[in-house]
Amino acid sequence: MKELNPLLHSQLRLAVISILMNVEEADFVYLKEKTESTAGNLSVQLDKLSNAGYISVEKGMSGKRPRTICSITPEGRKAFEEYVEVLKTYLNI
Amino acid sequence: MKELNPLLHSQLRLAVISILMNVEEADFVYLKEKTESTAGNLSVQLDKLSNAGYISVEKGMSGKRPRTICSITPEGRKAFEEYVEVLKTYLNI
DNA sequence: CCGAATGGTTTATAAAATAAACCAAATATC
DNA sequence: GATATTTGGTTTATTTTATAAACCATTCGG
Repeated sequence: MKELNPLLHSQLRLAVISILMNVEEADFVYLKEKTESTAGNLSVQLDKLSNAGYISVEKGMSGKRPRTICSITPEGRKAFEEYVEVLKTYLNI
Repeated sequence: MKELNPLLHSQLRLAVISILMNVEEADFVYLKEKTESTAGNLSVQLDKLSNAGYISVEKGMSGKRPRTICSITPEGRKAFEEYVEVLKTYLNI
C-alpha cells in the first residue's frame, strides 16, 4: 500500500486544496468560512501548504484592510492528483 | 463541508479497514505485513477501531502460538461507506 | 540450556492539530 | 475625540494523535 502524502492527508489542508482546485484564487476569509475553521488553525495550515510549495499566498491590501489571497500551484495540483490516485486504492473505487 | 470521521481519517486505520472490507477476516500478522506497520502502532490502532465498535478482535491460539483475528463489523462497514461518501466531496469524484 | 524469533502489549516520545492569546489597524459608539 | 469593537490575521501554548522504543511471555533452533 502506497503512502498517503501526509501533508494532504489532513482534513483542513485537504479542504483548502480541494477548494483551490476549483477556483482561480480564494482569500483567507473565504477559506475560513468555507472550511469552518478558526483563523489560527487556518493560518498555520496555509503556512504549511505554502512552505511545501503547494499553494501561493499573496498578502496585500483591499482598500484599507489586509487581504491574503491563495491559489494552488502546479506542484500542488500534481500532489493532489497523486494523493487522490493513492487514496482510491484505499477506498476501492 | 462535512467532517471526515477522524477515526477513519488516519492512514493506518484506513488501511486496516480497507483490507477488512475485502476479506472475511485477517490476523494481526497479515495486517502488519500488508500495511507495513510496526506491531506497536498496529496494536494501538486496532484497539481504537475495536473500542469504536468498527472491528471485532478475537484473541485465540493457533496451535501453541497466539493469534489475533480481526474482522469488520456492520457499524465499521457503515462508517467506512459514509467516510468514502464524504471524502468524495473533497476529491471531486 | 541459551540465544533468537514470534506475537504481541505498554509506555514514552515526536509530531500534529487545535485553541487561546495576542496584535495592528479600521470602524463604530457614546 | 477618546474608547470599545470588529476585522484580518499571527504567534504561542495546549491537547490530541501517531509513532517508536522498550518490554514481556512463549516457542523454536542449535
